[in-house]
Amino acid sequence: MKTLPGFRDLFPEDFARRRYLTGLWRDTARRYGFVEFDGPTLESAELYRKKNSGGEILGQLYEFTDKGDRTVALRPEVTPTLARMVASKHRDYPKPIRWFNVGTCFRYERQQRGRLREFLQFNCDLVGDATSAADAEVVALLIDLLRSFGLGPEDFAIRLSDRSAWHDFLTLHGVEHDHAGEFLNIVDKMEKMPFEKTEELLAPFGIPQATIQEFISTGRIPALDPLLADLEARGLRAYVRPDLGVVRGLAYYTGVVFEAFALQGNLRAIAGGGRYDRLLADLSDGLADLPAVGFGVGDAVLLELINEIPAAKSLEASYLKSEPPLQVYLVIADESHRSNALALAQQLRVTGWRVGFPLGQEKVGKQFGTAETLGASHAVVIGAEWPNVKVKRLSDRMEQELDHATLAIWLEEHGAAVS
RNA sequence: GUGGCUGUAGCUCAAUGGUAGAGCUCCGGUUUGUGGUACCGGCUGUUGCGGGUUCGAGCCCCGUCAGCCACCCCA
Repeated sequence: MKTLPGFRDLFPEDFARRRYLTGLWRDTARRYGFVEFDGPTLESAELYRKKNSGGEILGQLYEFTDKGDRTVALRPEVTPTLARMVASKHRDYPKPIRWFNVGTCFRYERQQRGRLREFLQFNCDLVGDATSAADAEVVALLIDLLRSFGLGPEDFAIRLSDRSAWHDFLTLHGVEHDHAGEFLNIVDKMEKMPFEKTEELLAPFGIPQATIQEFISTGRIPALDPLLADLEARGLRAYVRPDLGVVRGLAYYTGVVFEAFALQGNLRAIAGGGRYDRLLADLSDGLADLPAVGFGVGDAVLLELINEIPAAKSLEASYLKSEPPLQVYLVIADESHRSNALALAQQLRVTGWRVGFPLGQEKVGKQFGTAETLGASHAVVIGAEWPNVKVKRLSDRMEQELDHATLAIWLEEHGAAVS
């Protein structure tokens, strides 16, 4: 039996990496004053079908009928859930609301490197502030997040755009905004599609492709100026690049949209997000009309990226080394002292040390090897010297004999943490 | 959903159509209270699965499933 395609088993070494990821996700979000929330993994499929909430994602929905005849879906993203939760209870929270989530999402699509059917996503959303100051806060958070993994300006960049610029463009050319989504979809794919094909698709809009290309190539997005000034003040300007070509697939974005992408290799977008000022109103039938901006990062792409960037890889490695399975290993040199070893192990464990010892009689040499393998920084030999024991620092083989009763204090002072 | 490439031991990979191998990992040992190196030994396969061609298929053909890559799109 294997896992289903696009799903994965997380062995302890995989889970350690996940802990590293989620730890930094949470730390960064908290530094920006965000608090963690979560919602159901399974939702009514209707949540994703409601006007404006879907886009291309609908075709990737894990959707089925449950035993109560309800049409349900595994969440492909958490933004709709967030929107519903905020809309239903936002009066209980001061604005703006800063919430983040670390949760599993599902999308039924062809598996590929950095793209799975079940993945962990980090989501940050700021609700209740429509200014570019809020946009900047979220973009800055994303930049700091990627930096915390050891990634620098040579490794990634944030492409910034603004859908309002396109809306103005459409107004100028007399196109109704009802068709904006359709139009932006064409723009999104323009650079990859044959010229003639694009012309054909654009025909109903009456806008020549050349006009669009000219608009993009000006590179001017006045709506982004306050955001760029804000990031400049934070010293983060170097990470962002205005680019009208970024449109994003999700239908509910209304203003600024952005995506983080790797500058080397051919990884896809690392993270993506934007402003969705109408989603809450749409999902709550107007009960909560709150502007919002947010982004999502997937674990799969990030893990691949870390593997490719040496600085990021070594940062991860030092974390993993700091989290060994064991800190202290009790070497039972004389079986007649096993009960003393058990008492000592218990005492150390209660005070918080990660302690191991052989479950059966084993040669001393092998026990040291086990201590080594499991990452313990110290071995404690329990045998003929009792009530004294020998503490040995494995890194430099320094050994010291002391009364077992003082061992916990000794470890506290000398630190069993890795060197 | 479309196209291309690949599928052999837990992992990485060998094997002119002729009896399936190596390295690593893992386990045990190198005479019994001190260490990831060294040496010795041991375990594991219906060659992804199902058909077909052939005296004979890991190898050739078809199908299927899975993985990788490129589209599509996205985290």
